[in-house]
Amino acid sequence: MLTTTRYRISQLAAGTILNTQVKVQGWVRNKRESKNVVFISLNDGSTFHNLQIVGDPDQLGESLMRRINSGASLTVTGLIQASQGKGQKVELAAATIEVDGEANPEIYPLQPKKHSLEYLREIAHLRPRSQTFGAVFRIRHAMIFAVHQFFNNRGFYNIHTPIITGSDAEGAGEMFRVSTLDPINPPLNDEGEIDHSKDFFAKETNLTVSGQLEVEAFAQSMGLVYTFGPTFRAENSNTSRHLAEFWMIEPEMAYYDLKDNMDLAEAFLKDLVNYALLNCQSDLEFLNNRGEQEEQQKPQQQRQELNLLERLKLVSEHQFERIDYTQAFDILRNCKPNKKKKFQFIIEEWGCDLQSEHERYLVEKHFKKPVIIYNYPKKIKAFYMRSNDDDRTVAAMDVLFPGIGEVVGGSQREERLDQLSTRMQEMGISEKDLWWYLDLRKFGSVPHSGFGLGFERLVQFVTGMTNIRDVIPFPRTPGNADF
RNA sequence: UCCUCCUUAGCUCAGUUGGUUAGAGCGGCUGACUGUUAAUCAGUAGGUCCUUGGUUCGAGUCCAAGAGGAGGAGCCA
Repeated sequence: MLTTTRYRISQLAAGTILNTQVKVQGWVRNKRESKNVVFISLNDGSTFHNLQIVGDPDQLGESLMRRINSGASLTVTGLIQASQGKGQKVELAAATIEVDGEANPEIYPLQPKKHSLEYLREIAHLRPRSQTFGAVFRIRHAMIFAVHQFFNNRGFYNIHTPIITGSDAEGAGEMFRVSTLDPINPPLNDEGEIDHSKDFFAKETNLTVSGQLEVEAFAQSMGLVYTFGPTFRAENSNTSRHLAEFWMIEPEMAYYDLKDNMDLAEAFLKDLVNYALLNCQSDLEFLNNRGEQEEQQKPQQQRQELNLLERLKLVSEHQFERIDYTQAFDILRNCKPNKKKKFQFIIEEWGCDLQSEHERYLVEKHFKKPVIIYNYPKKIKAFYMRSNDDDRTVAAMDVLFPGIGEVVGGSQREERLDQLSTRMQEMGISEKDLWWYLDLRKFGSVPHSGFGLGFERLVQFVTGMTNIRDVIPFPRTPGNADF
């Protein structure tokens, strides 16, 4: 039996395949019908572009026509040919149409019109069928692929660090408990506390907040490594850039100092943005136009100076500004908004933490491009960061992007056993629990560095989506774990 | 967790000082139409005004509590 070759719409949209019998399968975006001709916009997710199906209503029959509605799934065969109309290169002259799954137009939640992102969030199982989310998730995939390609090309190994862990990487941050104990009648110890020795792992365990400590063991053996996995934070954060479950990329490099670390972070971010510019053109153009329309709804003051494509090119074509904390502090202390007390937090004393408003000022107003701040005061940073010779700063660095703030946070790690041990005591971190981490400093310790990149924040930047909940398939936030 | 704002038709919203029968656009449905592009034109259906309680002769409108959402802050990635 002769079967027609099945194509994905991405293969046909280019217009190089013509006058060929093809089969396509996908979901109806829209149907436009008149007496003698019907047009169906079909999308199969392979590309932003829809394929225009052209049919003769009489030949297809009234009962079939009734079943073809927005959201229905179709298998269509026919001749692919140059389009008679404008707006698309090719169209498919339908010989046969089969309705695989109907979608009752009276109750199908996605209408052929613009929907708000808030509404689409409520129908997260259907939103990937919309133009915006199709574009976002194709780009998300491209970024995942580009991450692995970048590291593979540079000789890095991908390490899967554990998701269930017994250690708290930074001594801070609320964690999700993992337990199989009876929640109503848990076994108790002599002090009346929950007896975790009876639990599944015979100790208290949580979902990971970072794979860094574990991946350091692999950096100290395989040299160049990275993790790319899910991360969980039980913080009660309700913002457009926090999730309770998100994906993080954490490279860790033996024999890298802080400068090597910054060089890698900058090259990495540029590579990812370039990959998107080269490989996601039609999706980016759509999101760019979408973003510009959104901007026009806003009052002049709140509008962004650059559109999405300009912001991406800004990152890919310009060197990131690099300043140390002390320089950043001086700029901020002497800047107009600080002197006129426009900041909510006035910059006065060296050593204070930089707030969002300060970071935004440096990135968006002062330098107008990505900024890396390094050598932060010791007392505002984590225990594992390497002490500098001045004894008041550590070799930490943050990469700040316009619009989303901190996209990368990293440091050179403290490789000297004595210094690390002292820091842990000062900060009340248990040396007993992290015996193995200290072991890495006892046996063949080497200088090493690494950083963490919040993957969703990167996707936010590349797609221009302003809410992080719109760049992950099914967002988990406080009070929300639907789907 | 804190501050501000919002919740009215399937969706996006309007609704005057508290006053009779709560509106529009889009979407749906019906019909018309010479190839359309979120087609166009005509007609039509569609409401627990977020919930509970209160004030009042009378509440979509005022008050209180709660729920849900958005923006900002903190925590961070």
